[in-house]
Amino acid sequence: MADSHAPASPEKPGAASPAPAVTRAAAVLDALAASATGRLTLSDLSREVGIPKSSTSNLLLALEEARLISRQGAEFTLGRKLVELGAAYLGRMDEVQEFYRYCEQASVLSRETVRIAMLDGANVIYLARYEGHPAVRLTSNIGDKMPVSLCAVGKALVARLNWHDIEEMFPDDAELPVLTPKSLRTGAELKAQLREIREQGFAFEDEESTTGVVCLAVSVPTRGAHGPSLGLSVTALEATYTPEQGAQMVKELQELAHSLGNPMG
Amino acid sequence: MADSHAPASPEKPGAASPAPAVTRAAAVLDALAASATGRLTLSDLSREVGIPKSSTSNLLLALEEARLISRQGAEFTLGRKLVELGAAYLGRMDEVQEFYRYCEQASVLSRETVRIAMLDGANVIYLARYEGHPAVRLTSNIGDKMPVSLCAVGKALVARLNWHDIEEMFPDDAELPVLTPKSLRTGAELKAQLREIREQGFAFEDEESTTGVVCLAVSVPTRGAHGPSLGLSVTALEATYTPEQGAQMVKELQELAHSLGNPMG
DNA sequence: GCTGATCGTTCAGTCAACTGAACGCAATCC
DNA sequence: GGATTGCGTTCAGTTGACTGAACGATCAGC
Repeated sequence: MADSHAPASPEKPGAASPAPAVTRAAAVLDALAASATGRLTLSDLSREVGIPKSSTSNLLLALEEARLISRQGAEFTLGRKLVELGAAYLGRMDEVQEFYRYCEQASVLSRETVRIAMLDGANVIYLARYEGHPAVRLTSNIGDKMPVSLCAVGKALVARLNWHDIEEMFPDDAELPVLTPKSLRTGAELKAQLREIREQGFAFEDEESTTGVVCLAVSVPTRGAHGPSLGLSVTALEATYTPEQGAQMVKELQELAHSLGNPMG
Repeated sequence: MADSHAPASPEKPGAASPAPAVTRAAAVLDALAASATGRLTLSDLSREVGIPKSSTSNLLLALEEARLISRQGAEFTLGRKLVELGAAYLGRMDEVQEFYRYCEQASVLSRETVRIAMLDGANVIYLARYEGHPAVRLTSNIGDKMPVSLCAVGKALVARLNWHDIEEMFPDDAELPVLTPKSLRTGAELKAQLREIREQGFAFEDEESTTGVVCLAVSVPTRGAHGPSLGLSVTALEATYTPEQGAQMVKELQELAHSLGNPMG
């Protein structure tokens, strides 16, 4: 390491990729997605990803031809093709379609803000959102990620994992990300809640990500052997939330979850 | 599908890509997105994209490591990373955020189904959708594509192009895709409408994509020199549509378009 | 207007990725 | 049951992609 300031660990040291150009191209896309403005120059990307400029230039040319990125003057941004591909992914998930259909005709959920999310490591990714409650407008969009410890649906999904994996992901003294005064702070706190969630069959969030907002969530039994873990959540305003309401919402969430887990209903 | 899968010429004959592995990887993603079920085996992909199996195998390994695809047994599907990247693209578009904000507080549009779309060759891609009208549920989702001749927003966007380019894209005898009895059939028909749209400043669709549904649309003046062409549309049921309603909707659409085209309003 | 730095592109040499045939394996057909 | 078809993987040879330094272009500073 002659270079003192290694910007990150962009290269894979041990494992050689079977198609390095593809791995590098993916790193370029990640760098663009992670950057603050979403606009980077060739030199920026070359530095960020840690590959020579000339190689980066070739990658960018190929990515641009594939519409995966777009060049505007000297700056590169993510390309619109990514929207199409992401949409193709979501469109293929029957669960998302079924989710919309169910929410529309449910008695309570049809008037609430409901979301379906997927577990991705220590985060959840929101896949779709049904907005039946005009007063509850979420700041998070489809595709956004959220640490599992900060949302009901994250806790519901993690509670389904093997306890051994949970212990590994969240040691007792693990420091968790904090968004509000009520956010959980340590792995021990989280695991105490996970035990509760396992017993009662649903998860809750009491202003842990946003003050004034509460959530309820359940996990969907995995359809088939493969496939990602899905979860469902309802968001409500703390000011108007009542336990009776909550009980009914959980009931409908569980019904939807069961229907999603056992297709061809 | 604009391109019926031609098994013969999947390769770029004349132009050699500066990073063929990336171009090929993109072709693999396209093939997965275009396939009926979204699930293809290595051999399927090898045949579809027209590259040797061993090479395809390496590509798939790299793509899987990057989470751009996912393997389930012997079948490959698009990966969840694509949802993140697509979301990152949309999240960077200030126009989408502003679109939501405006729709929520508009007097008429807040109770309608509104969409924002972008021109992509001879198609439009839907970027976001605001659902203020419970009775109007669209079958098309975010990221879906639609031929420009079949929707109001497509016609609004094409009407903005140079007439020379329009003539090239749509010769008089060009055959247009047809979805309903009212769909436009020829380039001549389309261009007649485009002239009308240029004069009145907004576009319309009279059951050309879906029977019983009408649309109004305007284009957004391009922000800055670069950047994609954006368009806005409102969808209404033909049965309840009135011209007075339409006039008000067009007014608000144009207001939003103006605001999107001139930021920091 | 000149200097300096930074940016993106070009080019030839070298190394590594791609090819294609052969392999093991599983499911299918007769 | 045996044969056959199709799948995905392996491996060595060869072609083609990647590197890195030098080039011209652009912009900021004095």
